[in-house]
Amino acid sequence: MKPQERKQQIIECAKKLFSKNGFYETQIIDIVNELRISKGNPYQYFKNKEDLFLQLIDYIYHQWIEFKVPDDKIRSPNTPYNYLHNKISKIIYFFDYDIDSANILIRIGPGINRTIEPFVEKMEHTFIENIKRDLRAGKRINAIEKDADIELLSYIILGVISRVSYYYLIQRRAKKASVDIEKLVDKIVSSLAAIYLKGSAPPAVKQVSKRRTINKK
Amino acid sequence: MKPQERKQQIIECAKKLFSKNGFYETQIIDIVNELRISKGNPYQYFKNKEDLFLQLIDYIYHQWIEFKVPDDKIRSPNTPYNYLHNKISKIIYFFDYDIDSANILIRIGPGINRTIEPFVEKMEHTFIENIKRDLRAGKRINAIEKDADIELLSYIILGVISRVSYYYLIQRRAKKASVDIEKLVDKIVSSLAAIYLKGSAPPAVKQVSKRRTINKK
Amino acid sequence: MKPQERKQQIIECAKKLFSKNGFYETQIIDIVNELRISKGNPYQYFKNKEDLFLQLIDYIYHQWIEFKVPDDKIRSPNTPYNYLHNKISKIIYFFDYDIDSANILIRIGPGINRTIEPFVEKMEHTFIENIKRDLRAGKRINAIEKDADIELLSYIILGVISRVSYYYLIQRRAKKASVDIEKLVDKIVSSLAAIYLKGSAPPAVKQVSKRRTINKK
Amino acid sequence: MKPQERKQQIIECAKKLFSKNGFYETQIIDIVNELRISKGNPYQYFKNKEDLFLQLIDYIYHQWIEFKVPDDKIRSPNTPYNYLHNKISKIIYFFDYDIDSANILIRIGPGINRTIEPFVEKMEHTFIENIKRDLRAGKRINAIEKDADIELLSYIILGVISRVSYYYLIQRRAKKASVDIEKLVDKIVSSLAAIYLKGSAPPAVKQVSKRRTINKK
DNA sequence: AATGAATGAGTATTCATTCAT
DNA sequence: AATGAATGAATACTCATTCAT
Repeated sequence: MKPQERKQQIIECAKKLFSKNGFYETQIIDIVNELRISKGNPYQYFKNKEDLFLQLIDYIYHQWIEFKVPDDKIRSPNTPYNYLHNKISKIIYFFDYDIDSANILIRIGPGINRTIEPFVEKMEHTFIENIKRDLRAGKRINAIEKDADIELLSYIILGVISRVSYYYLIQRRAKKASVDIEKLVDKIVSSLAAIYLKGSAPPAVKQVSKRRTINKK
Repeated sequence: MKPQERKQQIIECAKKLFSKNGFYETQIIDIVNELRISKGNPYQYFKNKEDLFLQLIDYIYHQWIEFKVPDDKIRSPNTPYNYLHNKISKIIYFFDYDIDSANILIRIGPGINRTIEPFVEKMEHTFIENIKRDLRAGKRINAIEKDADIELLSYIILGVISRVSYYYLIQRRAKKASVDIEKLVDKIVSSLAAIYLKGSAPPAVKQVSKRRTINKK
Repeated sequence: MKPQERKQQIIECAKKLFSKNGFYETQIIDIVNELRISKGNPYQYFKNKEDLFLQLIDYIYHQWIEFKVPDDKIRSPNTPYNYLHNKISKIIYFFDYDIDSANILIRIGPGINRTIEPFVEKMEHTFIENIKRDLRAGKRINAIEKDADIELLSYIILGVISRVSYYYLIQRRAKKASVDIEKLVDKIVSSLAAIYLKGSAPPAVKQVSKRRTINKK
Repeated sequence: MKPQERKQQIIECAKKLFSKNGFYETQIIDIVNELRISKGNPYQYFKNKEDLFLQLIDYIYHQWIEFKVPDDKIRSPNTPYNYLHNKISKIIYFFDYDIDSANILIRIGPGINRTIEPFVEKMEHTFIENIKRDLRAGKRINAIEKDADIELLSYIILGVISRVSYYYLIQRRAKKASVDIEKLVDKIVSSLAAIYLKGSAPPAVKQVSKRRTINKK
């Protein structure tokens, strides 16, 4: 087998097992047994177990970059709402398509240890930067309130996506419960739109003061 | 030292070290060294390392139950918005007050292993059930749209809270960046209110373009 | 067993096995099997195998310091020759008494690896410094030529002692050949005395030039 | 590259690396990396790593046989002293010229393991036999005392040469200290001459005090 | 002759846990 | 209750060696 193929084979197997059992509860021997290769083989391609995990993170990142949402799920991005819809779709459909990657990015990666975490954070950072860029663009075309807190918003978006994916795609799927992805995306999008897309979300702050005024009566 | 005190002392120390280094990277010997007790001592109180972690989760839960937000941060819960504000406040102020617990619940607990995860999930479940109960009550008093998806909403709320806490209280704090908690709570609350409190409810998909048209008038 | 006793027991066993089979061909498991202790036991007392070797070197050094030559072998140090005799006796009798230490200092230690060698060299250095001190004292009382090269002499002495000990005490003993230690010491001493003790060694340098003059004829 | 050249290239590289890092700390991969050849290549020429070392010893022996001291350092061997001088010169100049061989013969070879040691000892043995032959010849021409202990003398000579070479050529060179080889040879020769060349022969033990008394007259 | 992917026996080391004191 | 010496299962990792190409 060619080195690149073997390497990818090991990474794929590691993804599956890390996702299933976590980093510390997955032994190198589990991987080599599953692949029917020798104990020393992975060490031809990875310096150690941590390096394997880090290269796995990188692999997932590239899988994500190259991932294409099914054509019929893509909307023409002629409104900010549809643009948002496409973005959320890509994430949810990717996680749905590659549940192990979702598991690793959301559940396994954070909290492993101090050597690995920076690399997981770095990957999250690229997600966040992407979101922020979109939000800034949204401000420029006046789709988002001028005084919106871009940083906070980006973490809110990330939080919603990851937690909802975790529950619907990982936990419920594990219990064999079916999930209607299309509907799920719709609901997430409309919720997020309510927060920050102009016209879809009323100026929350002003309403607050109104109510408070009422209360004071 | 009385048994109960010693036990609590061990749990507190474990909380600190698990939070800092994770479950697998924290050794029993680290705990006993820090406390200047003997290697065998924790085994008087905990069956094993996992049991220590599980009792820690339980301990955190009770800490959380008993936690009181500073009086001046509490609003009179006479509106759904203020009710929500109080709920969010309790979580954010608790996490701010006990950053190690936040770390363990958000980052360390999920993804440890298959023995421990159910217990972490159980704790999350009580959070979720709490949120759902509130949301159902909100529906009854007509503060929330009748057709809102309670389950999804609860996970959205949990996702926003945990991810935002993680970033602002854990990651930014680790870099010594200061955080204005009061403002943070305000922004989270208004964002969440925008999603599901009536009057701030998001438009259905079709409505989007309509409203935008309207707005352009 | 008390920690100090156990530690010494392990060091003694390591001395025996390192001496017999060398550093790399001695496994920790050989040591624990011989002592009928658990595999992890030595790691209570030594950071790792190298640390065990280094502490062994230190142990040998202290054994050497405390070693006493049998009373009847000691001469009254009333002449430089007898002083030298006593010094050589101590080394040869120590090596004879503790053949494993001799083996480790002479054969095993040098050439192990770059981490360990400095420590072996450090020990040799203290030997050399001792010899040099004596040589300088010898110069002061005019027992040694004023222009003798102290440094070179000290290495000559060390070379003679270690190589002769190696052959007679280690190699010949291994072949069950008997060795008359007393005679051996006498011969070594008279050889060394010939080199540098005044009156016992003719001024070699002058003779050289004489001969060279002859050659030029 | 012709097989013989490749084989020699591997031996030369092995010499360099074994000398630098020792037998156990030198990996086959270090050698093949340095030579930019494949991992399996050395196994065309050597049965295994030990065989490579043994053939290296043999190689060094032949290098030594063929080694020629610079003409201007050679003396006409018309006196025992000069004969000795030439012998010592050859060794010291060889070690100076090929420091890695010196390192391997003196420091690395002894103490490696029980398979290799006999071969190193065999090489030493040929040195010793050479020395002994000379000493016996010296006795015949009456240049050496009839009752001199040839065996002991030969080990003394070997000890002096190897220890002094080790210090001056290996240790001091490693610290970039300069060494005057010519002077060094002179001093070694005159020291050894003092021990066993007639007229420089050491006194018997009893004679010491006598002579000293005489000297004091 | 040369390559380099693959092998797997071998080893040091870790660390939760036990238990006699 | 507390101690800490001892245990040994568990595991990552190494590296000489092989062999199909």
